[in-house]
Amino acid sequence: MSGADQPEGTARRPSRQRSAVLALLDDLDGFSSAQDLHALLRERGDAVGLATVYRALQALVDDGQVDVLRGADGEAAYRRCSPVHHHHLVCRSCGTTVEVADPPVERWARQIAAEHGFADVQHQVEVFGTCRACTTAGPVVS
Amino acid sequence: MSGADQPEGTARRPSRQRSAVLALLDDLDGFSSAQDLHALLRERGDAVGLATVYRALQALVDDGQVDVLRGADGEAAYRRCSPVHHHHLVCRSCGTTVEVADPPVERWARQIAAEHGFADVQHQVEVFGTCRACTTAGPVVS
DNA sequence: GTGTTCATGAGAATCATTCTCGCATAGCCG
DNA sequence: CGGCTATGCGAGAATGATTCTCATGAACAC
Ligand SMILES: [Mn+2]
Ligand SMILES: [Mn+2]
Ligand SMILES: [Zn+2]
Ligand SMILES: [Zn+2]
Repeated sequence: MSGADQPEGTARRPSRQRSAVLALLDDLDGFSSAQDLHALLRERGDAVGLATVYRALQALVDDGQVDVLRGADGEAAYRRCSPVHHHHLVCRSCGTTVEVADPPVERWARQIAAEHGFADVQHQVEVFGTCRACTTAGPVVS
Repeated sequence: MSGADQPEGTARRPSRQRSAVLALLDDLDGFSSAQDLHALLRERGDAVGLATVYRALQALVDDGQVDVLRGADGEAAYRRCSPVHHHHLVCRSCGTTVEVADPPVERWARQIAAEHGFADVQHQVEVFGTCRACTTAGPVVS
């Protein structure tokens, strides 16, 4: 219901590159930009072309194995995530992310849409804050 | 709590350009990109430089008179909106927007954040769907 | 094996947004 | 009313993430 998935009857051909991107995301905790992932892969040794990193990420997002978030600066950030619908609680300071289930919001979104006659509903919910660790460590000096 | 506001003791000098941008947004219904707004102003006769459109929009967002949304393509979309906290119900097909109040989500976000020890919470909620008019008119042919 | 199809990668192209910098203008003071 | 200065403006250049192009290589079907 989100991505364009893969056209019926076609298979996605496996590749070292796509596996490498997914494996890297498995080792990472927070969200990372495509550019960062590309740089990390290069450091790691198994290099992947930048264009391919983008293609792999798009494929993974379409397959629901990775989800994407748009930062305030418009740069896309990717993160490996569980395939069931959920939302994120993100630390504004260190990027730590918690996946949260959301029955109430789910219900609320459906209801508000129905009240206004909207069909085929999707919603996008992200909660930002400062995690306990960062709060303790003290605010960033500017 | 969102924008960087205006540094204490400084005043924002009024200008024809900023007024024009705001006035245009008043006449529009859905969300519009900076580029679109720039083109519309040009057609309208009272032209404004593109860079200035961006500056004006930033200022208006900081002042809370306009809010901004990032589309899936990363392009920022702006819309005049009421100054009280609210969320949007957006038609995926025609762009029509409804502002919705959200006591339940508000509570839910605060609670979920508290449960995980997050402080200084913000949230970002958008609901997308197909409005009644567009559902009736039939889906877009692709 | 052999021909077909899909994936890759280097670099060019796109394109929204931001920056630069010379100029216009508003607000201020005497 | 003239100067003085901080601020806004605009045209074009610069930036930078993402996408496109196209030639090459790997996977698949038979
Ligand atoms: Mn997730
Ligand atoms: Mn609004
Ligand atoms: Zn943190
Ligand atoms: Zn509609």
